[in-house]
Amino acid sequence: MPTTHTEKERSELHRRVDERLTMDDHRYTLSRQRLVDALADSTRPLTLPDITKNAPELAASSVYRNLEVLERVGVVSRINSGGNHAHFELAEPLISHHHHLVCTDCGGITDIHLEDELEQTVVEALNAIAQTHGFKPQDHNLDLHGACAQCNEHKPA
Amino acid sequence: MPTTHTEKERSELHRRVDERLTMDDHRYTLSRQRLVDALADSTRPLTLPDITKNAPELAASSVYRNLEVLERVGVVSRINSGGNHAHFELAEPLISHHHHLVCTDCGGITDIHLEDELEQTVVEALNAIAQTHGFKPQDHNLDLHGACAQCNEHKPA
DNA sequence: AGTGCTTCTAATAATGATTATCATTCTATA
DNA sequence: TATAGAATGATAATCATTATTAGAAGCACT
Repeated sequence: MPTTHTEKERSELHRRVDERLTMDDHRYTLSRQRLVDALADSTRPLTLPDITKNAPELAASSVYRNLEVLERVGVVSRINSGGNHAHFELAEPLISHHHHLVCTDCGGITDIHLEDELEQTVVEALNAIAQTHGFKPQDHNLDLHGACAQCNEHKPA
Repeated sequence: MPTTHTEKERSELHRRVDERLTMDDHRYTLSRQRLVDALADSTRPLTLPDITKNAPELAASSVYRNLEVLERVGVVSRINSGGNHAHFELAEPLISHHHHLVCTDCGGITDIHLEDELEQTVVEALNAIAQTHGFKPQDHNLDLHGACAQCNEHKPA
């Protein structure tokens, strides 16, 4: 269940990634394309083990380095949810703005979307608060922590 | 500028911490009280270096252990904001619900509060979404990422 | 106050995710 | 096709956090 479904969408994604990398004197190599594909093939943020499991031909050290490069050029964003491994997903200019359901038991993350109107209200409220602190807002994230359906089953209260 | 200002509030805090520790067969030792005081004396979440700087008599290994114990009994909560060090603050039953301004430059964190009405709306929306995923909600966090006033000054765009 | 039992402390070692290193390989372009 | 800059991937290094462990306190009971 890929985030970008059609071939056209996928090649458009690659075009945009290429653009951002090239703009910063980086190359969109095959292993970087594979990495982006791995992230795009998933509906949820992936850990490093997730990525190397899905694409075993990628060396862990290179994946880490490439995630860093891709993060710098705004293609990937990192989520620190508290588990052992950080999670990675495509950054928001490339996929739609969303939030997360974070399972405090298994560490899994699921993407969710807020209604546009509420989202807008929250953003405005945050910006207003930021202003009173001389804080220059860039981004926000809203996570709901709890127990996912799977972990609920395995752990009947 | 402590979170709990008066002596009465502070001793009430200690009483509540003691209660939670005792309930789980733990002792509220002097070093744990010092740790709680360090957290309560700050308006913002602290890293381990922050804590040991404010209370040099506390051994780092003990602070880590005690933070873990206090987290387990619901007195402390950990914030993974992506920097090198995790941040720690008193948990929400002990202080009022709030959110964070996270500086992506220096890693500093500032507490902020949303209007009750908006907060309520957000919580309801999140709970509704959680339900459609079979997700059992516990907590949420809403962070605004950006550049704090200090870092803005040092880095004129 | 003494005994036994459990928890706590804190120095030290171990863990493990992430980053850095570096020799080698690729790639674009002159 | 020569060359200069990037990328790769095996390996080593880093460093926050956790585990270990021997000794020190704390508590309940007599």
